[in-house]
Amino acid sequence: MPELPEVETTLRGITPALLNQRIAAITVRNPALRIPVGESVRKACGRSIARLHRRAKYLLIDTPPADNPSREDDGGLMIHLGMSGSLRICAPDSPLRRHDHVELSLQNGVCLRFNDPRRFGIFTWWDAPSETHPLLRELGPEPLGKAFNGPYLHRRARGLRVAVKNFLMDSRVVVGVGNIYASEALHLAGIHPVRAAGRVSLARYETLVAATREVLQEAIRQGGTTLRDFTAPDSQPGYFAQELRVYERAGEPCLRCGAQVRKRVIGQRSTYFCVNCQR
DNA sequence: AGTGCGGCCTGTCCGC
DNA sequence: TGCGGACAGGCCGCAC
Repeated sequence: MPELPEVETTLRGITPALLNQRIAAITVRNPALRIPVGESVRKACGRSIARLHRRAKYLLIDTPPADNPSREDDGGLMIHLGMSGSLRICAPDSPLRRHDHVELSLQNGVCLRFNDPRRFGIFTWWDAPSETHPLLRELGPEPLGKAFNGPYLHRRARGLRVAVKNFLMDSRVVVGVGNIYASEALHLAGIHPVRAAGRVSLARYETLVAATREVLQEAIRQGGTTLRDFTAPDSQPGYFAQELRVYERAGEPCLRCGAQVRKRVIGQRSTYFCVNCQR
């Protein structure tokens, strides 16, 4: 399901309800996730939530120990929504849903539930600062940060023959760009998704960086993209699907030139593009 | 080292 | 109405 805008929407949705609240209990109803939910998540019990933030598509809930609240990163919960995960804020007595895996009960009575039908998500505890976690250590820059720029992409792409779309979706290169937004950004930038990453000029990488930022920021503004089942923590859908230029629009006219949008599988993922506008 | 692919899961939809 | 197969927004780990 979720790419960066959906994770960001989720973060913004849960933050007001969780910030500075004490965690009273954690209930694991089904530990079967990409990483099995272990007993260690209980370490968060009794601690207060000092900060909620995001790195790539990981949601990080910092719960510093009560005896030393200034050490914000000393332990916290790490959540990844995988393909089908979602978080929702609800009352403790609200009915459980199929595939509710973990539940966080706060002292103020609010409840956070993690639901994930396909179980590709993660809900885990990490003792050390989150950036030292093996899954976060090797990640590339944030797409909305300064380190993601034309010269950087151009340099990283040197000599690579992989399709530029796969390159853009490689989390060691840049994080947060998934299958929807890769197609969208490449269309906006006028770059053919199959073009070898090493054969894209610096100028066009500058354009691609701007396009990626624009697409992601607009999607965040619209509350993410709801194609099938994404909802924010308040159960509201995202509205960016209305703005999609090529994704899932095979056969329909390109909004720029009117040619038919094509669909093609690249790296086992459906890819949408306009052969006329993208070279 | 870069590249491509299988696999993890369930739910939904489509064609027969 | 049932059934098999394809497909779905992520990402790791492995073989070449």
